[in-house]
Amino acid sequence: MNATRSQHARVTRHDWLRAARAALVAEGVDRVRVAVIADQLGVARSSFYWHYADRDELLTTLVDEWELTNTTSILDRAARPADTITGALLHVFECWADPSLFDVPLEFAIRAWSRHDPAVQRRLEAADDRRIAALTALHRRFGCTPTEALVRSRVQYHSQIGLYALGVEETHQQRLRLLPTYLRVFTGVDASDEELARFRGWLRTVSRR
Amino acid sequence: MNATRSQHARVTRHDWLRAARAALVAEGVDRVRVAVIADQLGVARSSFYWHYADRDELLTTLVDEWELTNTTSILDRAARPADTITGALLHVFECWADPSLFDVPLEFAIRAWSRHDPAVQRRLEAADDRRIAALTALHRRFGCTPTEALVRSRVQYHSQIGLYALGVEETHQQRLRLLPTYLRVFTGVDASDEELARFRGWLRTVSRR
DNA sequence: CCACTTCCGTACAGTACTGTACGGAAGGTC
DNA sequence: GACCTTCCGTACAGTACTGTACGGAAGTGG
Repeated sequence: MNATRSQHARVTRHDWLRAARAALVAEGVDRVRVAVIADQLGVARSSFYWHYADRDELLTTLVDEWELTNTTSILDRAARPADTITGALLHVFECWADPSLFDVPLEFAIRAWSRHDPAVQRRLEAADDRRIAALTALHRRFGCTPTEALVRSRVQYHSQIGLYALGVEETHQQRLRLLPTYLRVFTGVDASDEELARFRGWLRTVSRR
Repeated sequence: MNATRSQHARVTRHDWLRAARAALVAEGVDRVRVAVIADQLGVARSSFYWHYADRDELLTTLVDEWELTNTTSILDRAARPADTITGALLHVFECWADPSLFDVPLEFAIRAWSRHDPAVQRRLEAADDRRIAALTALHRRFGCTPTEALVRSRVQYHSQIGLYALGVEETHQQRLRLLPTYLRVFTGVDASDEELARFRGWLRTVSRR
């Protein structure tokens, strides 16, 4: 009857959340509507109000989910030990290359939402601050001055967010070609061939998944 | 009676557009509603349909307006002659410092909208391409290789868009402090004191407006 | 001052939602 | 197999819009 759930299973709280998340990503908060999702799930609207108090609780849960996933992987990768600044940055680059580490569509759905919702905005700002702080600490470990560490981590993070904001679509191939140049612009020094080779190797394991 | 128009003047097509623009920036496309704007303007909804065929025509006009303004100033500044790469970049920086050259809130309202509207998305992509191309040409004039020119102009443009996307709020004072570092990261070379002094002077004329 | 265009108000018809009340089915438990 | 919890359907009441029909007011030119 319906592709989004098995024939006889009833709809769970998580089913509603998943569908809401898809709607958020595809069409924005304003079009996350319980009436619409109910149709998609093939049940009556009223069933929703058994799982959630109201539409607001559903939306809050969506932000909770995002907060728990996207920021963690960046903080984790930024803290990993490395021999060189370029090697350290390549660890962080894993987030931008692996969708399972950083969910770009969700990130931007939340970001768009935050522009018109003060509560979401506060939570997003907190996440941005933590991410930038982690990157600044990374640069500091390799001897940058405080100012230079701040500017470099900002340029790196902002240009990544900007790249996504523009919705630039690139293959792994294209990215790899520009990677050494990006690293030089971001850090001021060249990455070693060995580091680049290691990253290319890791990237192949991602593509295969 | 109402703050948005004088006592006895009737509402013009442009009044509707201005109010719609304000709503777009403040709350997103989905909340640009003719019923709401009619209330704000203090007239009945039906008056709207004399000026515009329907809500869609209003929205299209909004994009037309944006397209005409924001991109032009970047192309103009990027094409200006300069003695050094840093000087050339400082010309472009005028756009980011002067709200009358580049309307950030409108830019991001359109950008958020484009995520769920293919027609808007196409027009936005075209604008991004023209802007990046102008910056790449700028770098090429100062002897960058094609790849390096592309990466540098991307990093610059994306990090600027990302900065706005994050909604970072800074005073001119703070920006000026970080400016030399930003220029070095973006170009790889240091700006001269004379160039920086000239930019600071220009910035003062903006603040005074 | 009268006709003519321009704009607005009232009223109607329709769509797309939210949240609540309540009865009842489906599935597990003893 | 009676019972109890969990989930769903139908029905109702209300809100917030869109677009249309049509009469009429308010400015405009002769």
